[in-house]
Amino acid sequence: MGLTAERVTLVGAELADEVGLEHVTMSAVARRLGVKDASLYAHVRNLDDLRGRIALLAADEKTVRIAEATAGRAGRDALVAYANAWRAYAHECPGRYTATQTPMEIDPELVARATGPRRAIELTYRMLRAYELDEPDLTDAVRLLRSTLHGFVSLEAAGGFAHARPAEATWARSLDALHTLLENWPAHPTEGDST
Amino acid sequence: MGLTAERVTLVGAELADEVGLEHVTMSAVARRLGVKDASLYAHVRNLDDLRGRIALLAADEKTVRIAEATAGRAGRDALVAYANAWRAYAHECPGRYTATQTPMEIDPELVARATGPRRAIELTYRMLRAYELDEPDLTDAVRLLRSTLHGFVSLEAAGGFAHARPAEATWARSLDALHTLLENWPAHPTEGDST
DNA sequence: GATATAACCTAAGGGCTCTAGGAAAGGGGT
DNA sequence: ACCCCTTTCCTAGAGCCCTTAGGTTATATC
Repeated sequence: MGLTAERVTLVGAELADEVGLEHVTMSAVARRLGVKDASLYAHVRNLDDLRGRIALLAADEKTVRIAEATAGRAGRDALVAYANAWRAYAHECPGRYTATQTPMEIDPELVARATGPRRAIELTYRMLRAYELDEPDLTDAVRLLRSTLHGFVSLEAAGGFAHARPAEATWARSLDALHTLLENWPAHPTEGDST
Repeated sequence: MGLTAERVTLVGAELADEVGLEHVTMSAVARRLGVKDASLYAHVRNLDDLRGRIALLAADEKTVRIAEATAGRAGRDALVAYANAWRAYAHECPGRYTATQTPMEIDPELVARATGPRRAIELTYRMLRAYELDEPDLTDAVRLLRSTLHGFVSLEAAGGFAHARPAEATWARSLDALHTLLENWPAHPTEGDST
């Protein structure tokens, strides 16, 4: 009793973490809510809409986690806290996390109301301020950081790392590497062709 | 006429590039082959099996591309060629690429016959040999490299980079950064807590 | 020529998405 | 007290997809 878009989204998110985002289905969500499939369409436009809402919810949650983790920290400390919060979220909420990363068109009106993605970007730029990079280096650094973190957890989730060496160890080394890289950011792009 | 598992897989791969891996469906593949859905089951166990075969095909193709691109190169040249071949494959064959990255259980017998994944690893280790890293640093470097490349193209595909600065420029800088990072690989892991 | 095998078919069950239209319950105004 | 309206959920049903079972035809084998 008392369905709302939020409740539907939340159940969808839980389901995504349990069985994978691709198995989040209208029927399954309805089943879990003790309701018929058709009833969901009063609160959510369709399956894609639901997935978009899950993505936005996840983006918000992830941003909050990172914000809490980095609060009051700076420099290397902040970087490590940022990265660990990112990875922890991906581990705890795999379905939600992949939702944030799945390319899809989300209702622009919903996006406008969501604060997560915007805040995430500000947060990242602020966190990197300690490294004193100027544009466009700052943007490049933000992108490289996001690429590395996302790539790592994504490969990890896909089972891309053989068991030989614990992923944990590689993670620590990677953060080290990222930190020293940010501190010694190559001053000028070598004008070599990279095409 | 003359369906084979290979032909089904190939059509599936084409379809994946055109409409996205998640829209590769038995019906769609059958339609494109001018055949009834049920006929495919003589050559492919089921939809998951088909997707697994696409993934293996893609892994092979990507490995070949990278091998060709890096042949006869070393050091920075090899790194740039490797990375560009990786990214080019992801751009040209987005559906196949995401297949390589989708976590799924593939028929072990098929995996055993696929040379792509194995070769890819050898290739990467060989390519990084110029940087003269010892284990376990070498493994960490391989993982970091793969993380960064995959993360970048993945974010790029998901529309994660706003249009402000061309992704191309960030890519070039990132390769620079990766190169200098590999040349000055931090000697010893700082024993800081990263948990 | 008889038989086995491979390649493809029709038929059918069951799950999922989504639309259309209906019943029941609560609130507001008169 | 009554009416109406809105909300919330329902049933019914069309359409697509996955998958199995069992039949048909053509080709290869003996």
